[in-house]
Amino acid sequence: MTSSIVDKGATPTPRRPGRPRADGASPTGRGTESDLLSAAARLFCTVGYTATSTRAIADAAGVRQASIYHWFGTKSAILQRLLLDSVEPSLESARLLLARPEAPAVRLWALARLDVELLCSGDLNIGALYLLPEVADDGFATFREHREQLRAAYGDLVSGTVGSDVGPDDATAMVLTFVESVILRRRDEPGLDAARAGQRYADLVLRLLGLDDDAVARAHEAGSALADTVRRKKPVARQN
Amino acid sequence: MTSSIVDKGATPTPRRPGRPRADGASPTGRGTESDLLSAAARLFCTVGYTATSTRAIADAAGVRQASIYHWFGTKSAILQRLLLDSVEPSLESARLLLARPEAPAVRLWALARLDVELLCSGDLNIGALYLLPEVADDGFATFREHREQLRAAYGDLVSGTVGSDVGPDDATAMVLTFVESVILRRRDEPGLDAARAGQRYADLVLRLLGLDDDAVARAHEAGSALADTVRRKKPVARQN
DNA sequence: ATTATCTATAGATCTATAGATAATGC
DNA sequence: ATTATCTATAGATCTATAGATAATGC
Repeated sequence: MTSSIVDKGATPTPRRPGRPRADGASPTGRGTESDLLSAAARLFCTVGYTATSTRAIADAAGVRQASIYHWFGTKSAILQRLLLDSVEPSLESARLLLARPEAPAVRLWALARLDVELLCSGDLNIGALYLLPEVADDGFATFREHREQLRAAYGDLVSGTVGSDVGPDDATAMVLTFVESVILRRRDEPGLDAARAGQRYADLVLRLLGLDDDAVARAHEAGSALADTVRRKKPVARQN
Repeated sequence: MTSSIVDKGATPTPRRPGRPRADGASPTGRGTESDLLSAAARLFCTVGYTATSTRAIADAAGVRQASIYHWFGTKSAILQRLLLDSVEPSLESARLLLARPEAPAVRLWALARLDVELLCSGDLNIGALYLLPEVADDGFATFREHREQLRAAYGDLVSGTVGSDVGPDDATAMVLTFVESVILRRRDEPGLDAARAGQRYADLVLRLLGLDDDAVARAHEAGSALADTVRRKKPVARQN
């Protein structure tokens, strides 16, 4: 009874058997795996993948270097996990939106907004992971396939939005890279407001596609409501 | 007499004294420093800075690892040089354009076009260097200052282009990151045509700022001519 | 017994330096 | 003599593995 009330906040990690840490407790309070993912995400985003040693990750997570290998087979597996965890929510939004009855422009507005918000949320510029040159390696093919699925979803909505005068492939690539460019924006401007940026970028996506101010305003109106609906249908994202 | 005709092509590197290479000749035909810069540029752009060893650079350049240090004091000095060499042409375009009498929208169109063309030219996605996390290090402060000057130039032209209703800082950041997003675009689409992309992005920069189709078309017309003029005033860029 | 940690280390790098060597220039 | 290369290597990493140890669970 009491516990069901107390449990409301962050789930306190159930204490599992095992030798205690040499110094300190879990920085995240969510166990070693979370500690490692958090530490690695921060380091990979700021100093890069190859420049981040397993020792640096372990130090930031409060464990010894070798303890990493109890949770991950290789250093690369950590980045793989971070990449997949970070596209997943975008892909989930995209799937929900593709099944909706609203006009393509409205759904595209909502998708762009949700994506930009995701890229701007949290205290880390998590999208910076996509910019790492190491992500081109074979080991990250699964991540790249997921991003390709996201591109396809954008493609569907973009095709439904623009007239056939614009090449739809060019338009799709343009929209996708424009949305991703918020990663570059956030690097220069760490305080960027997620909600504001989401709305602004979503408007501009439609403007890039040639919609006039009136059409953009209408999609903005309907898209906002749609984005809220979709957000409510999604499980709460885990914080690394 | 004959030599003045023969000399027209790439300048044959004057042979300087020194022990000959163990194997092969200069891959670029422009001497060891060029060989090293070329090799490093390609490797840094594809596999990244930290992931590229000095040995890998030397191998690709056709010299022994230690020979690098005759030309560059440190590995980081190579990246510094590549970064400065690659912003320089953009900065030069910006300076020339700031001194011109044309309307800001026309000059902004021309600047965007020239920048995008630069980022799309050559067989390397040289802009990928800007995305490297290592570039945030102190050692590259000079490069970042140069980029800040470029940002300021965009800021001047953007302020002259948009009405005061849009925040000029936001608009400038938006335009600059949009132009840079062609780096992301080119990663997914290596065959991107430089001239086409330059015109397309320049048009879209103005559309992002809220100009209507007519205004964009006029700036495109005048901006094309201006870009050509500016290009003719610039020294031919060195190929790394 | 099981689990999660630890200590210790092998083996493979990697950057940069020291100093030898093979050319040309004077 | 000067220059540009070479060979050899010091010293500092870095990733991953082997195996010991300190908890809990049964």
